[in-house]
Amino acid sequence: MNLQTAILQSEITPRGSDYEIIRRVIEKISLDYRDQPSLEDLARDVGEHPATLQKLFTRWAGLTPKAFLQAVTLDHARRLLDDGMPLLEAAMELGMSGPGRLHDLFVTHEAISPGEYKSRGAGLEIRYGFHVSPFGSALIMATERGLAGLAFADEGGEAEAFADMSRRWPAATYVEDMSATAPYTQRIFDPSRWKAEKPLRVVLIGTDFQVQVWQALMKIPLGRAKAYSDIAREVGKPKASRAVGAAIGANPLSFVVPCHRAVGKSGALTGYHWGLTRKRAMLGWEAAQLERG
DNA sequence: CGAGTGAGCGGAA
DNA sequence: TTCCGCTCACTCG
Repeated sequence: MNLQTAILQSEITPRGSDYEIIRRVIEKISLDYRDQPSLEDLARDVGEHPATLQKLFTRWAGLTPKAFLQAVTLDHARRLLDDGMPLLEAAMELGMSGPGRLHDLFVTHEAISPGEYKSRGAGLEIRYGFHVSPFGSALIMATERGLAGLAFADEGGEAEAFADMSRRWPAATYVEDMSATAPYTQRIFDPSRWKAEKPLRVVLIGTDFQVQVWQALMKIPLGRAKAYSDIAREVGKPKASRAVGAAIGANPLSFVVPCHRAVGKSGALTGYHWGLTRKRAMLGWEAAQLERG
């Protein structure tokens, strides 16, 4: 393949394949982030040309690989936590949430009624579809009242992701309907479409405690993080940090309810239902959204 | 630092 | 009731 073909090919590569390489880069970085690998090192390790990698990062997140490297280290996660700036101020500074808003995706939500919850989704019709996203294949689930589920799958993991999600509401009816779910994808993964005037409608299906925890997550601004123990304190159960972790793990709306912004007290990324690598990718991607303003 | 441990709490079976 | 978890603080080496 000559140079021109190579360039052409990288330009027409759909965004969906970007994440596969990003994933490999992040995995590599997680292994030896201590010695700050150069772009050249990383490119060699994942079998790509440095220029290709450079281009890919720009397209994926709008930032340089160097900035991205910094964004996925432990050090950075720690900084998200403890620069002491009150969250509300931080949010204002980003030109985002005032007190009346839930979070930067401009979500309005309603919790589902106890009856509906206990019936495990009986009578609920859920439309679903898989779509390309910056974090791999995204499974979107929606009821007529709004977005109800968002999950991720690595290549070939679609069936597993669907099983995982449909287990949560076993009695619901599932209808594959990509035309119904596609608009959600566009909206969710494009920050320029996060507009207060047209809030994303979301249904939160969970227990009181879980919904409280998820609401606390939605108050964390883009590009920042909170410790599980801080969230525990915030919902009035200061000793329940582990229960908070469990509730966060049960969040059916990955990314929209930003469970990736919860980290351990030390700044370490302790866990993520859809894979730690994906959590790192999300934090790195968010850091990039901030940097390009 | 790194590994091990027990308290602590909510949810599901 | 029993068991499990996206925790934490504390203990040793």
